Amino acid sequence: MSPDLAAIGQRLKRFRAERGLSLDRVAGLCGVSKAMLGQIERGESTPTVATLWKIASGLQAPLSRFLVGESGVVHRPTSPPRHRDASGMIVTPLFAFDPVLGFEMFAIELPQGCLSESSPHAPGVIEHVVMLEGEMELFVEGAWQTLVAGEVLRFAADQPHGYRNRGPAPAKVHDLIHYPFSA
Amino acid sequence: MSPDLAAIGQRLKRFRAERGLSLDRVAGLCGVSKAMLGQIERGESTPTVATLWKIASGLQAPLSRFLVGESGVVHRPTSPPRHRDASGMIVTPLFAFDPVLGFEMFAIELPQGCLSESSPHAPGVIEHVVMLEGEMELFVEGAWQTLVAGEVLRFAADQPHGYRNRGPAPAKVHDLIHYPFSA
DNA sequence: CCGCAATGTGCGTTATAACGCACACTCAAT
DNA sequence: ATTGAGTGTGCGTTATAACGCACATTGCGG
Repeated sequence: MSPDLAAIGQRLKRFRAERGLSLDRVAGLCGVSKAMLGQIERGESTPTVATLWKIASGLQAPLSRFLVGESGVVHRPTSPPRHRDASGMIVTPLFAFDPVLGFEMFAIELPQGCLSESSPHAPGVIEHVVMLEGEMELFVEGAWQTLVAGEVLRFAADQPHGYRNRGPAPAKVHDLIHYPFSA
Repeated sequence: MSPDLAAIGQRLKRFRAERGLSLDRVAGLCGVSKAMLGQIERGESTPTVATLWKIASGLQAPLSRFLVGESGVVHRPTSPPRHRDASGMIVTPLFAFDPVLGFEMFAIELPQGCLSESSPHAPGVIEHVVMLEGEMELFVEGAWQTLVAGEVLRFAADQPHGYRNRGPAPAKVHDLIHYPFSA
């Protein structure tokens, strides 16, 4: 979950290298001292948003260019915690929450007979469920809906909702939780 | 173009007010002193990316919530829905692109021997691959990486990348494509 | 009216982001 | 060799981000 702040320097360095710019040149373009730019690239300093903004706008690049986390690294979520809650639901994080992207993603397995009630999330939160294996019922907006493998469902999660599996086999789903820009 | 930095504080203040949180409470949630939070809200200080990250992460909110307004969320990058392309890759849309959410999601199946090269997307686009069945190799940042079922990979898609399946069985993956805000 | 707990702000201190400048260190061309 | 322009890094100083604590204010129950 830790944002790997050194990576923003690496991305800046790479960005600069790709278009053959010197630190001096970049300093002139964006109004940040070349010593500072050097320190940022080496991870010896984490910039303020003000200076990062000067850098991004001076280089005419989106901010996300330097902020995005864990690019190009294969992640193996099996070793990190497969968490099991009281209802027996097994939750495995696939992509941890990233403030830049605004969502997180889990793999969820519901054993037979499992029932999991979920209290409302923050306003505007939207869940996306992708059914992978088995069969599941989802309580949303006052009604139970049945999903089978291959089906998907998007729903507002800022209200009471729940999952249950009354089928004969364990159910596997992916759950993507999106946290909104505006409430 | 350059949104005033004072707006960061205003958005934070509004965010906090909307869910009735005190400075003290937020300080406990995200590990930033309440004095600092107060100064940021009043525009007396512009945070470093490290602290802004702590704030956003602690509040389970995307960074863009504090960095940009809700403006400029226009993106229509999807090609017309096709099911099977030249390489034999079978693409099934799961969630269509939504400007509010900023992403779309596909289920992709690669038959044995399938090779699909992808030209760079727009700057800042990020792909998230979740391996479901079989085995796949992904070309990213100049190298091929192997993924097996259960593994995930996040990478910057604004550069050349590609998929291939040299395994004995068809490969199934989910692909989530995230389109960033443009600065 | 009186605690009293909670909230936000002011203040002194520390940590560090950011600057300007000078110091190696390359390569080219003299 | 020897300049010289262009590169990145180290250093001392200044500006300010960030902290911890104490203070003033509000709101509420006794």
